[in-house]
Amino acid sequence: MTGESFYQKVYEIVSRIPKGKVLTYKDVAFLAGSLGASRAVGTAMRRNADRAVIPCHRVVGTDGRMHGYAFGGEGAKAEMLKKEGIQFKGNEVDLGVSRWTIDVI
DNA sequence: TCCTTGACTGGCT
DNA sequence: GAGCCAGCCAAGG
Repeated sequence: MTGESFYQKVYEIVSRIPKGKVLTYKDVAFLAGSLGASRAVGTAMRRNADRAVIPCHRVVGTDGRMHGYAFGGEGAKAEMLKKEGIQFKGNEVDLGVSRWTIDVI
């Protein structure tokens, strides 16, 4: 796509995350072309108007924490991840098992 | 055009 | 080991 914004790149990347896998805000920022823009990724997720297409709940912090979720809170986010088969370590996502390894982006 | 906001991260105490 | 502070990036008003 030409002239796509940072947000558009973020949405495209997040929409490719397979069920049962997660990415970190840092990873998404890097893949979107701006390592360090993790906060901007969070902003993009919060402003995401179509969570049916953009699985924003599959994006977590580097330590596996939720940090937030605009559609029901962190608890709802965790529940959705658990239903998808994401492995948890206490209240945090076990990135060692459920972190998505990008093959083709 | 500038300032503020935000679902972050890394380092320090 | 946990909590606090400062820095970085992009978008909106």
